[in-house]
Amino acid sequence: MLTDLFSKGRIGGALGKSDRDCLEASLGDVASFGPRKTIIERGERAHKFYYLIEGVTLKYRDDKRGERQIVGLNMPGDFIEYDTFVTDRLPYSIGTLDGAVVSSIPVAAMRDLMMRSSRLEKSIWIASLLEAAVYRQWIIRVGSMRAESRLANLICELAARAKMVGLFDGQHLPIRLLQRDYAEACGITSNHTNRVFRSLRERGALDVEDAGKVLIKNEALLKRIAQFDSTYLYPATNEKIFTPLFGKPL
Amino acid sequence: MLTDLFSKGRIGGALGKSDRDCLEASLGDVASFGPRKTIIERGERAHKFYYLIEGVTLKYRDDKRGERQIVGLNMPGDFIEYDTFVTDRLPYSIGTLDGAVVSSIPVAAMRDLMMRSSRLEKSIWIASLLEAAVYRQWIIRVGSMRAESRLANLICELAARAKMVGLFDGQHLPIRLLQRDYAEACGITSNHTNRVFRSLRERGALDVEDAGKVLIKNEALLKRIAQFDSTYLYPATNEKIFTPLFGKPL
DNA sequence: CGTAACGTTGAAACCTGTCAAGTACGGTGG
DNA sequence: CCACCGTACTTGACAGGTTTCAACGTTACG
Repeated sequence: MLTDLFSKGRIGGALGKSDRDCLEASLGDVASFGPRKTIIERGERAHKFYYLIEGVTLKYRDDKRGERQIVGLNMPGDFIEYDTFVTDRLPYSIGTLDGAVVSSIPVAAMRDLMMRSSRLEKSIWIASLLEAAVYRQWIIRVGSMRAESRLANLICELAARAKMVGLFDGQHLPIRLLQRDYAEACGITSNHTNRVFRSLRERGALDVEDAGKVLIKNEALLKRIAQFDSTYLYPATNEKIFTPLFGKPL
Repeated sequence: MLTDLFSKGRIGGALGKSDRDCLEASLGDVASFGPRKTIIERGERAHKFYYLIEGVTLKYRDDKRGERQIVGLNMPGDFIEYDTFVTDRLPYSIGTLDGAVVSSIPVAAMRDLMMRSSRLEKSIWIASLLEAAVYRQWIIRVGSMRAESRLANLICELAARAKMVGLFDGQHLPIRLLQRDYAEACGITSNHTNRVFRSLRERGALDVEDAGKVLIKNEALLKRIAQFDSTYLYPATNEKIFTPLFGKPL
C-alpha cells in the first residue's frame, strides 16, 4: 500500500490492519511533480495534508535578497507538512528535487480519520515529533559546527534516514543534491561547499561521482568528522516504546 | 488555574470547561527549581510531561568540547518537551534560567486524558506544532543571518512570545539571558555577542541596563535589522482556524 | 578582601564570503 | 555535425566577519 512506508517505517508497526486500511482509503488523488517544481509556495492556502510516496522534497524559505535556507528534507513515507493543522497559510515553501509522487488527505478526511481512531491520530502526531527532532539537529548543525562538520553531518543524516526507508545501499547516497542545496541546507555558500567537498574527498571520507552522486568511502571517518550520533532519529522507535501511550496494537 | 496559560494562550481558547478541568486535574505535584538548575539531563529517563508554570527554561545540547547549543526556550504555559511520547531517553537537556515552577503529567495520566478527549489531545499536539514552527525559525536564524541579525531576531522572538503570555511591557525584555546564553542560542561566541550588543546599542535599537536587562528602544529598527516577521508564531491562532479540525468548542 | 563569574575591549589568526575566471557537460538550433 | 548557450562545478586571490587569545573592569558574594 502507498502508506506502508509510513505505517511500518515511521512508527514501528504500531498500527493494526483496520487503521492502515483507513489511512490508505483517506488518500486522495496521486500527483506527480517533475524536477525542481514547487509543490506549495509560502503563503499559499493549504487545505490538505500532503503525503510523499516517492522522491524527495525540500522545505525552505527564501529571503528578500534571494537567499534560500533549506529547513528540512522529506523522504517517501513522510507527511511533508503538518502546519495545515494550525494555519491556513504555510510559512515555508516545499519543492521537489528530481521529482516526486505525492498524495494527500483533505482536512475533512483527516478530521474523520482522527475521530475514528485515536491510535492513528497518535501515529501521525508521533511522526511530527520525529520531524521536530530532526529540526533540532539542524539547529545544532548550523549553530555549532564548522563547515566541514556541517556537511558531513548532513550527509550522515541523509544516509541514516534513507536507510530507514530502504533506499540506501550502504555506499551511494540515493539523494542527489546540488552543491547549492547542500550549501543552503548547511548555511554556507555554495563556493565554500565545493572546497569542503574537496577536503572530504582528500581525507578519504567520501567521493563525488558523476552527476554529483555522493559515495561514502569511509563511514567511520565521516561520522567522526560529523560528530554524528543517530539516536535523535529514534531508530529504535517501535511498539514497545509506544505501548505506554498506545496500549497494545490491534 | 495553572493550565490557563496553555488553554488560553497557546490554542486560542479552543477548549471547553470540562476539558480544561480534566487537564488541570491531571497535573501532578508542583516543583520549584532554583536558578541554573538542570530539570532533565540528556539521556535521562523521562516518564512524565513537564508543564512550565512560571519562569523560563532552556533546551540545549552539550557537545564533547564543552560547547553548548541552545535549541529552544520555553515560557509559562508551555509543555517543555513532547519527546516522552517517542522515546524514554531525552535527546536534549532542559535547565532553568532564573528559576522555574513546573508541574507534570505522568505518561499514564496523559494517555487517559487523550483517550477521554480528542479535543484535548489535538490541543497538545497543536502546541507541539507551534514549537516546531519556532525550531524552523531558529534554523533560519543561525543558518542564514549575520551575527547582528541573529541576535536582533532572537530578541524580537522573545519579545513577541513574552507578549503572547502577558509578560512583556513593550520595552523591557522580561527574560534575562547572559551574553553567553545569547551566544549559545545564536551560534556565535560570547565575545562576539558583546560586540554585537554594542553595535545594536550604538545604532539605537536597544539598551542593556543593569543586570543585563534588555530595553528595546527602537522596535521598528530592531525588527528591520532582524528581518523579523512574527507570522511563524501563529499569533492569529484561534478557534476559527481550529474549527475545521476540531468542530465547534464545547 | 579575595575569588569567581560576567562583561568589555584590543589585536591577530582563521574561517568563510565575495569576486572573478575558467572548465565541463547537456541541450538546442542552425 | 557543430556552434552556442545555460547551468553547475572548480579554483584562486582577496576581503571581511568571526573566533581566539589575552587583558582588564565590574559586580556579587563568602
